[in-house]
Amino acid sequence: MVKKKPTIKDIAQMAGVSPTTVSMVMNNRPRVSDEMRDKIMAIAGKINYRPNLLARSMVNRRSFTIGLIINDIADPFYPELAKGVEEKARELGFHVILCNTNNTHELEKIQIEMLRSRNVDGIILSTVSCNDPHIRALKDDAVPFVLINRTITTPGFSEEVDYIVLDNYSGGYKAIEHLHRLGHDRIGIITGDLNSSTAAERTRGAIKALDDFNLQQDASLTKECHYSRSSAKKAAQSLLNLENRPTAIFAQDDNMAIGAREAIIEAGYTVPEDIALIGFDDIDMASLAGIDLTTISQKKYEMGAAGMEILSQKIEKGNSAKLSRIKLKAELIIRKSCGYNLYGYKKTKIIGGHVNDER
Amino acid sequence: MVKKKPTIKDIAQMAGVSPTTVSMVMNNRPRVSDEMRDKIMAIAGKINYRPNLLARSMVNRRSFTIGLIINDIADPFYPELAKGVEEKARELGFHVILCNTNNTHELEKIQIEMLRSRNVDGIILSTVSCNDPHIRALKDDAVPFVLINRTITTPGFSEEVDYIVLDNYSGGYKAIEHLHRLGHDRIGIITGDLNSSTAAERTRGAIKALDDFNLQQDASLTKECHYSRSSAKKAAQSLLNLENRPTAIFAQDDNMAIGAREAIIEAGYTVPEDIALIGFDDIDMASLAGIDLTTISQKKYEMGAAGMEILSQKIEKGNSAKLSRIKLKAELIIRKSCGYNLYGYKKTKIIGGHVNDER
DNA sequence: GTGAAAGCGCTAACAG
DNA sequence: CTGTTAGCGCTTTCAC
Repeated sequence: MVKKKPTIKDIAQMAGVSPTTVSMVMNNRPRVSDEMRDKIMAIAGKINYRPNLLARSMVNRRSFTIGLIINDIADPFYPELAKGVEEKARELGFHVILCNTNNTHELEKIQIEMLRSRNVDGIILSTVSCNDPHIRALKDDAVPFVLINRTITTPGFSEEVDYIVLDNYSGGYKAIEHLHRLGHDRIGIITGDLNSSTAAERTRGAIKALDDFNLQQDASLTKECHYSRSSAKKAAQSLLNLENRPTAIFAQDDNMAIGAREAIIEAGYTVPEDIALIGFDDIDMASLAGIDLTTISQKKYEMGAAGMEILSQKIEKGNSAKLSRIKLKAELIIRKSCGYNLYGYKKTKIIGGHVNDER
Repeated sequence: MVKKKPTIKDIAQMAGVSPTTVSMVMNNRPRVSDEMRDKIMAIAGKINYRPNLLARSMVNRRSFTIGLIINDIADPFYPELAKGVEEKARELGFHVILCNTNNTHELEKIQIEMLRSRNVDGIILSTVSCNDPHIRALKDDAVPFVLINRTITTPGFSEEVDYIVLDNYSGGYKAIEHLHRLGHDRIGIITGDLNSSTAAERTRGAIKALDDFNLQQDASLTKECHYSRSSAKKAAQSLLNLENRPTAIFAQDDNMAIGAREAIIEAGYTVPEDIALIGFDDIDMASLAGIDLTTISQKKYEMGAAGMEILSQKIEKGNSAKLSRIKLKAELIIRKSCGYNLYGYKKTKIIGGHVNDER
């Protein structure tokens, strides 16, 4: 019943030629007569031949598969990035194996090992931490890879790896700058996982801005937290319970900002009247009417697609490919959650919106 | 520089044994002396041996890879489902290749072909349409597969395929029933792609409810649409422009409801005071304060995980696995977008919420 | 307990 | 233009 899949050999036999000839036809090589080519293609079509890519991979040492390793596909930041990777991959003839790490080094290690065992041609990786211990082996063993979204900062090594990330430092700076321009001087900060490069950089940028604008911060205003809605919510709650609570909160990603927003609303405050709120990433949700989250933009799809493009270069050219160290520009997206929705910081009443500019 | 990856042969040589023995050790077969086993494992560890899964797949005819084919990973319905698949797959020892179809049969076909060429052990598929032409070949060729979220309805064939979906019919019914209980008798319906089983069933359920409650509908109230925010927005706009506009709208997924909501707000109306709005799927966004979308729930993660479990059974047992035809229960989630947030339909004022029950 | 040989399906020399 | 041979890395009889 379960008839064996037809192989190149079967076709060869039916066509009265050698497997080699069939192989050449299947790979569109020249040196085959047109009649032969047609005959073989006809047979292949008739018996519904499908080349065995595994076998091909074995001899070619190319699997046309890449691995995409991210924290969590259900985190609203990643789906678009994954889509960018997938679509570009398809365009370039690759398939992508999706791997979650749940933000743990252990799982990341397992995933990398498995992908390598599967002979993927390369790996796109959003690192768990900025001192990720598993990257070095990739480099040493000449496995093509590119870091995406999150990179590493290991001194002496981070300069040698390909990456494409946002300019998180300036993003963090801009977030605080915006709040400062609106007159805030007690700004709560809820950080992402500080061992990730994104949160570390966003925080660094934020602190620089705080310094530049002479906003001395007491430590209680910065809550070390994680990239999750629930933990951000808790952090926001403790910020709200401070004796001298902040008038604005910078949550280091939009998902966390949503969590902070929940805390604010549940505490009976309103955004932005009582508390201004700024996020990061510009995920889909941020732009919904009623959410209107001011944030720092990220081109997630483009990042994914570009990452795949770079990886493809690495795969093709091996070591001779030039290093790609790309920092995408971070842009402030002004909506209503900080009390303004106009560019240029001109004070205006918003019809039907929540605006409070009488500070 | 790029030293070849060590193989079983290398180990054999170093240990002074045959490749067979090494293979047996690697596969935890008995009949090998403990000393030999230890020696081989030690060498493998030292030279950092990693089995070549491609080679293994070739001889075993098992790749421990499955394909997941969905419309679009960036559609907010899918990430959680994908996560369910991925995590269960990992638990069972599989890797998953992620494929988008962008809701086109052409791409779906290409993806299926590629996956089969790659010798995946099975496929989890959210069909493009309920008469999907590419399923039959899978069945005929005994490729293990399970339909997820969307199934097929082809008479005489649909009974023979495994699937796990929501009970969309009763979901559609409940949506209308809810609106009816709240007193609405002019209900706009914005459908998903009607060639998909989900939209077809939701619509069928909705129509049945309309009938049951003697709500005669004129055709202009039903807008045939697509599962996209933008098209739903347009559909909602035309609904709002109707001479006798509906007092409630049933959008067949939450993402579309968000689109409809935009249209409603931009037209200067409010939800639910002017227009009640009900969605479907219970995506993350639906529960945000300020959105508060009443909807029909779907356990997306569980659906993905269960789908993977079923597929694994099919893979293990082949044809002897019993057919799984699972319909998950659809539950109404009452929030504020229809004017109530209390269970039991008791009229109550909601503090701080938008409620209008003086109809 | 261990090894020799064959083969999974395909492609890459090299011949002719 | 086409065929022969060898081999990718692994597992699987079947001997010993």
